[in-house]
Amino acid sequence: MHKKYFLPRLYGVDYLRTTMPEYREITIYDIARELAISPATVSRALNNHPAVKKATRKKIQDLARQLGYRSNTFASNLRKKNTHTIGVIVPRLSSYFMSTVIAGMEQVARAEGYNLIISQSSESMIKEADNVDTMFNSRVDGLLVSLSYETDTLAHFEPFFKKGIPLIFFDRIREHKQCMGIVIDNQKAAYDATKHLLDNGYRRIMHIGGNPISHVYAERVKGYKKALGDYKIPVDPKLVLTRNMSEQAGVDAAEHILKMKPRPDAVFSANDACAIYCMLTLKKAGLRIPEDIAFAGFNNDPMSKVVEPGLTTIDYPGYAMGEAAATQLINQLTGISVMQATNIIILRSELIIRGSSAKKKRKS
Amino acid sequence: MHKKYFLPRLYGVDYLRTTMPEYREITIYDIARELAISPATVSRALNNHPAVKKATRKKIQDLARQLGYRSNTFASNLRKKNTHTIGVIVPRLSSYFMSTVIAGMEQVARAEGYNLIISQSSESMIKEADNVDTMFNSRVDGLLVSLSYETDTLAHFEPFFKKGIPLIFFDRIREHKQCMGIVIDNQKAAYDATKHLLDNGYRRIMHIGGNPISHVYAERVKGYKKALGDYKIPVDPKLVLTRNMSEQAGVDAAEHILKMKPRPDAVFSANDACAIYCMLTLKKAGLRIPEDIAFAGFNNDPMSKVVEPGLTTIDYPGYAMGEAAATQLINQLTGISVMQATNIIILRSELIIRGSSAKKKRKS
DNA sequence: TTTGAAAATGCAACCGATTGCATAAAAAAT
DNA sequence: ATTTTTTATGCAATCGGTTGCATTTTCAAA
Repeated sequence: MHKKYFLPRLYGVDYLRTTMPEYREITIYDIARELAISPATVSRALNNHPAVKKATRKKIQDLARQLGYRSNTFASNLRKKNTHTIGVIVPRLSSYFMSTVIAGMEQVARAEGYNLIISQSSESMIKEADNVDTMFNSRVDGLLVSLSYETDTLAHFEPFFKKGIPLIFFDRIREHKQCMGIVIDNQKAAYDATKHLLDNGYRRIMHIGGNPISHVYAERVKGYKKALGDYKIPVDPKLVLTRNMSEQAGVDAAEHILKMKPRPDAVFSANDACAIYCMLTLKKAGLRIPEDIAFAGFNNDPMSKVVEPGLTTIDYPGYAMGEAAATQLINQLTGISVMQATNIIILRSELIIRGSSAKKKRKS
Repeated sequence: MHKKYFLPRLYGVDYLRTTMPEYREITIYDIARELAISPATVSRALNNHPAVKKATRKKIQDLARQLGYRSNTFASNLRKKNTHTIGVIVPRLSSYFMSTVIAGMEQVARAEGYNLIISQSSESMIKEADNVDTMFNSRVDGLLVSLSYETDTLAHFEPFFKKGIPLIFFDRIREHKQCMGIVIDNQKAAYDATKHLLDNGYRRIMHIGGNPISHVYAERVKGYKKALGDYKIPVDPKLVLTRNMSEQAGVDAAEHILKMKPRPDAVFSANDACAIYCMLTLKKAGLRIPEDIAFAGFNNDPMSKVVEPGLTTIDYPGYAMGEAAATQLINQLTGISVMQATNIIILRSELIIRGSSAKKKRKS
């Protein structure tokens, strides 16, 4: 649509392409000619079709190997109408968690002969919709999506639903009858983290969470509240902050905490970055961790292991999530598994206890 | 090559594909029929070919839009023999730096209408070769590569060189007459970091570096040595460690340091992870940073900002590197820039000074 | 040896866009 | 009004596999 033409007089001349010393690709026709058989048989042999005699098949495959034959994906896709390509849309590529997820997907996809096309929404719904569009146009066989922060509708995925192209959400999911979701049990994880703080003697626990239109954050608040409930502690709205979970948000939260009259004695943050920056800011202000205020985060980011004290957090199985998502999608594509009615896969997460939440000393 | 067949009696039945409520794609033929013109003209109009009358073109494009026409990439690629796809091979996706690089590439590629296919070599040359192969078979238009730790030959890239498919190395590069490399000036950056330590009064500076068959690490040692040279300090081989730069390597290095009789008074590590784990281990052993031993790292990993004290390091422009690599490649593909003889692009990096290298107090 | 079913192979029509060349239409020159 | 040039369009071949159906080959049963 937006090609440039600066052709002087002749049309068809391909000025833009560097001409190379003609390097003809081997096609099935070459093999067919060589063996004096039909291209159809060659095609079938190369695809291990059972209707080809073993001997013929071997002869063909051997020659193919010898000649360095490479199947032309385009011809094949054109005819078969599938691409062996999986689209991945994530809010942001440059995070430890996300890159781990993608590493897992890549692993599985490659092993199964699929390619990954990756794009990022930069947490913008507009961009997300744009990416979805591109993926649709690229005719991906399936889509793996972690929703942007802003996304509050799935309308832009309609083309996929309509066409029945498999779509799987992971991590930042939204429920939809036509697609599977892969998550950890955020509620339980948050519950565990909160309960751990409670068990260790903390009572005024603040929660810093993200926008609850996101499933992930909504569940985490729930878990937090549930744990408090189990301890018969009423939820104090002043102790529940909703922020964008950035580093800056952590700093801001710290400043907010410093101004509170009865300060919380612990903070459970819905991610590590926010927890860490909050913690460090408070530390700088003279508070001791965990004596004055304990901390728990979420994600097990590499950072959480190197701050002092180490941050208690939830280990979030990124690699496994990527593997699971890709595996499920490929199973759907190959018909091994068909979509069930409600289909959410929950991965095991784990509470990692570090110094930031050590048992509270007496008092309280 | 490895498809499964469990067909009972009939061959051609497509058991594997979920049948959907027939959703015919619009093709140029549909448009042509509708407007009673030839498909050739439609094709040209959609590509903004100048030989189509403005009015006709508009009519065609409008109808295309209205019908929701989507160009079939496979047909197009099959005919045109190019894919608008860029292959990316990296040692490891799950690092902050690498994901940042890829974010940069993705940005540029998408804007220019290219797709990215990404794969990881897991630092293994075998896997790298395997990935190169897959990329070749996928007929990527070009390749962006950061070499694995093990890679000591470029033989597996031969098919690309032979066929004249543009190949650009970034970060972990090796020189080759046929391809461009994009790096930071590792030597200068290392020089700057070392000089900074020297300027601040440190004299027995240890260097922890990676395998010097890698350009990156070789340059960093050079910079380190050069800075010492400028200060007329002889290089003490006992102070130059070669490790695999993992977290564990940092811990090991720390244990090594603790056993040394005249201990170094500063460490310049070729990456942050190693520096940080070394630093923390020493800290645990009772050494004070930077009073007893100062530190400088390399990469400006998010971790370096949250350890205490903050780690002095080199800011490594991942995003910019990704953008640059993708831009260069696309320019080569579109013929805007042709490969020069020797072509290395050097990106600006920056020394970030934090607490781990504060000026040495008197003495020495 | 004949016959019939099963197993292999071939034929030819796709898939949808691109493009060299020929031709038709429009504009300019004579 | 006629010829020449320029500009638009169409024709038809091509890209390389895939696959329904027809045809041939093989091989065991009669």
